[in-house]
Amino acid sequence: MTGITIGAFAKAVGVRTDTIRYYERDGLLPPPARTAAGYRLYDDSDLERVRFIRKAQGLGFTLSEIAALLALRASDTARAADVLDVTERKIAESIARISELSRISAALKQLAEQCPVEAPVTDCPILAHLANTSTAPSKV
Amino acid sequence: MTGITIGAFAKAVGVRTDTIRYYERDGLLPPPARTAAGYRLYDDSDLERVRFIRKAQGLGFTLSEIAALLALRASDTARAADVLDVTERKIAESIARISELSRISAALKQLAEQCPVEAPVTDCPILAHLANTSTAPSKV
DNA sequence: TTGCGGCTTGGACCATAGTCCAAGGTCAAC
DNA sequence: GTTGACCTTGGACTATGGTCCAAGCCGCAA
Repeated sequence: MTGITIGAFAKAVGVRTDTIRYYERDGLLPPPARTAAGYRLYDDSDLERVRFIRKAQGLGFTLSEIAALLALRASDTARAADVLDVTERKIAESIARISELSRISAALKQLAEQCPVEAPVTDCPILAHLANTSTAPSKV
Repeated sequence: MTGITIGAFAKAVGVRTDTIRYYERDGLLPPPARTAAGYRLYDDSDLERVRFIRKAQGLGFTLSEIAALLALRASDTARAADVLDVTERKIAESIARISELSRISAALKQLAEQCPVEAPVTDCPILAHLANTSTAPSKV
């Protein structure tokens, strides 16, 4: 019976034990081996798997996208193009979000510049802008 | 007893009736007048208020930030600088998020370019990168 | 053998911004 | 006088990624 229990494992990958159990519930980690007493036992492949997950999160993938990537990796019929699809969707998503945020920060900066700091709020161009009937709201 | 009931009101501002009730529960809208039968009645000031909310959402503010903005607007001691503070925090947040997303999309693009489309997944540089022990994960 | 830390489970809870539902009251039209 | 559209309430549910909790084992050391 080799492997380490959940506390040491979680520490090794830098997450909480709850997170490990959560990944298991969520299907991201396979049901681990158990000791006679029922303690979960993790090995190097689990270690690698959690590191994969954290790294993918760092690249903006959601857990369900990561599950898809892990499934592709495990498949013997999948092609690199399948992974590329997932990646390109994420790229497109990031770019769309960047342009949305650029629009927002540009608009806010413009309003912020006009703001007469010492004036009472009634003179605030930011509030005036928000109160203005023009300019469309957006589906956020 | 003037005013319109929730259905017409919601339609006028382009949201669902549930959303209007939700805003009320959340403190964004004041408890409205009621008909004898208990129906909510909305007037022009409510209309303006919901439009303010939707517009602020379009600028990336969360509902609790919007509640703060509305409180500032209603205050007779607040200064324009107070609104500016909220705005500048949002700008900083947007910029931080943009740079995070730029990092992500740049990394993904670089990986995507190296991807040999017809190869089996075992040759996929994207998966190889994620499986690689180097490169730090990030707290997302 | 007692104590302490670590492990087990199921389930509740966090924030965000709603959405949906059931059971029942209201109102205008036909 | 009944149909159908609208309104009321409280509460549950959605997705996301965990976090926390209670009650109860397990294992090792003093």
